[in-house]
Amino acid sequence: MELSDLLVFRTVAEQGGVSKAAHKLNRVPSNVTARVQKLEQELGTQLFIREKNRLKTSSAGRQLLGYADRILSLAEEAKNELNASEPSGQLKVGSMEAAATTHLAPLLKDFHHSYPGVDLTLKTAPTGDLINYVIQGELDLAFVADPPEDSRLKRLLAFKENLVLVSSLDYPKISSPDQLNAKKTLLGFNPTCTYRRRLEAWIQSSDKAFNLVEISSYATLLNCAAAGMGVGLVPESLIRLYPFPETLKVHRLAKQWSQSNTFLIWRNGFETAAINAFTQGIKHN
Amino acid sequence: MELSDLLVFRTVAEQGGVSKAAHKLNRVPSNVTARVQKLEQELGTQLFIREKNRLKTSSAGRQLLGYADRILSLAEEAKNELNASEPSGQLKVGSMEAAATTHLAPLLKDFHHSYPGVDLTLKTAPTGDLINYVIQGELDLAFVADPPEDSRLKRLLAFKENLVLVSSLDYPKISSPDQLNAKKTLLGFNPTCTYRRRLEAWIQSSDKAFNLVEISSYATLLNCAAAGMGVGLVPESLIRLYPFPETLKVHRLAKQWSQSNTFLIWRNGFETAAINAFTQGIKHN
DNA sequence: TTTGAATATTCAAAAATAATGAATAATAAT
DNA sequence: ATTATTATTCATTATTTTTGAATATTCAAA
Repeated sequence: MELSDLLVFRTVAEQGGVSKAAHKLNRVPSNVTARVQKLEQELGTQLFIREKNRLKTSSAGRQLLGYADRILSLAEEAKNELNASEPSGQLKVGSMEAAATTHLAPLLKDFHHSYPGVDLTLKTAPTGDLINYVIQGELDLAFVADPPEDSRLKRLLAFKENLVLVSSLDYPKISSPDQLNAKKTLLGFNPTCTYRRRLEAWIQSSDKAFNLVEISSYATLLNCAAAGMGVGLVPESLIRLYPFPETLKVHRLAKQWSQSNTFLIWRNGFETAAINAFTQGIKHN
Repeated sequence: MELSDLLVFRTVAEQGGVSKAAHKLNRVPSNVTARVQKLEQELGTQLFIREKNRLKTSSAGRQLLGYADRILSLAEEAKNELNASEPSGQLKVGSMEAAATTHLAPLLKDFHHSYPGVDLTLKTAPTGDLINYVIQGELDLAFVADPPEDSRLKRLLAFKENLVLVSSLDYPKISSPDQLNAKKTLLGFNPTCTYRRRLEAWIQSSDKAFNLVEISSYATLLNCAAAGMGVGLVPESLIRLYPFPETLKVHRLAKQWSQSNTFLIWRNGFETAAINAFTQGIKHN
């Protein structure tokens, strides 16, 4: 089994036929047939179902196809990386909603300016999901809040956040959970959002009963807080970007609850030039 | 760049020399040299630092080494997985609607429990379509009713069904087609559904004229039968799962019409570990 | 210092492998 | 019915890989 065998196999599977594949590869069809047969013999499996003079990739073929894709793209990556260690290709960045709105724009702008050849994409999701995406390789990098240690990941402190409670102006001063009003309504994000969990942990430190209204964007969350619907926990930096900060009352908490670190994480051992360039950019910030 | 090139390269890097690598690979040293040089030329980099007639892997060499490891182990994994005894990868199962609702849930549950590494998918379709899907390799396995013999397929008896006529409670007793009421309305599934064909064959055994209302789900079909819209032919096992069996009148037919066998079919000669595991599971049921 | 073993490399020849093109048979499209 | 397209087989040619002998350098031991 050689890389060229896999390439021929994949082309046949993708193009759906020997002649189309041969044309694409600038080979003669009989050659393609021979390569596929050699592979099938070597692996001891039928990679294609031959019916009515046509080929359809079999179940085993589909299985191999996944590997062929991965192997060939790794080989391609190796070549690129060796020739020029210039960042190139795709770079998939993930971020929590809050970090994306407050800190990301200038970072992404600078990176794009330095490496216009890199195709940047940004996906926002709650911290828990982001960690999984990075581990599974769906994202190259992610900005997440207070991630647990994980040997599969590398990390770099990106920014420190100060979390504060927000409420409507007429809400009494809050410094501990039992100063919440009778309804005890909390405004929170996704269940796997670190800030929401922090908020829940805070209230549970003295009292177990509360209502939580789940809200899907920070803009809405702040609007709801200002309207007196309840109390939310957000990074202070976010409030500075809110169009109507004068409608919000801000309550500070003890360090234990307010301090949060946003880390940049990536998969250990899978660094590409683009990933390295990006992490370097954060480091010198 | 081929897999064998990477293997030679990696062996040299690991063993720390051409002759040791050659010995390990059962090749002659000049061959190893040639392969490494070919790789270096192709990549345009020095993979080794040559000093005092010795080789030391260079920085670029170390970089490639990481890729070589990953690529080669992926290739190894692919080979193992393809003729592995352990089920893995995707398993696409097809089933008639009726069998899916009545019998499939526990089978799929057990299989997933035994082989959580297999990515199971289920597609429901009428028997005729399922057979084509299996032949063309779009499905690995399918549960179909009374399939015709086909040398391209293997089969295993999965379960025996007793087909019964269903009607509303006020319908007269039926034991032959001429006891149907004046409208002679039949309720049937898809045109390629075996049970519907059986129903059509039954009525045509004594009388050719009838109306057929085509219905797209068994739940609806039973509801329509209970509402007096017409007569349907369904597996008895299905009625047991119907929420309102007391609203239905059941009419038994002669064996010739009532007996139906559901087979598990798969493509002959294209068995994978996952397919074998699934068929074994059915056999011991 | 000399000798001998181990090292990597070069080169021409042999062996193995891959690619081609013509022929064939089956199927699909016109 | 005819034409085009498809996958395959097979003999031939082209290319690549492997070999083995020859060479040169280094290291260690005599």
